Amino acid sequence: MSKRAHNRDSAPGVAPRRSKVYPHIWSFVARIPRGRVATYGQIAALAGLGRNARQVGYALHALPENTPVPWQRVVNASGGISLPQEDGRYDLQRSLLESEGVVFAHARIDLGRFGWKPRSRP
DNA sequence: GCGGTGACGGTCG
DNA sequence: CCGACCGCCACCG
Repeated sequence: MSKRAHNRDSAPGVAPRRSKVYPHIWSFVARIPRGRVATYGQIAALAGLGRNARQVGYALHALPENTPVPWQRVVNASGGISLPQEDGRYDLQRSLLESEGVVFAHARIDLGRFGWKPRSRP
């Protein structure tokens, strides 16, 4: 096989919408376990984007409605949902998280309890 | 090629 | 505690 198919997307079953870095970001979002949440900045750091957490927000906004990517598990550094409440996805995100066992207190999630701690080495 | 924009984050008052 | 501001940088017109 001279040419091995370069894997274009790391995210399974997801077609790229615009950028090629989006699937890369999505692949990290897909690693967040059920019942846990990660912050935009956390995903940005894991994806090698440095502190450009905004790009993570961009990538999630570009997701199609019926995506396998668990976008609901990404919240802001305050443990809150970054979407405006007028956006229907606000309630959707909250409902999805609560159905996973994530508890909201005053519109916020306790990141100490539900925050995802990826591969922290001892 | 340039300028405005944004599902953010950290700092300041 | 909370709102306002600035910094960051890829994407879009």
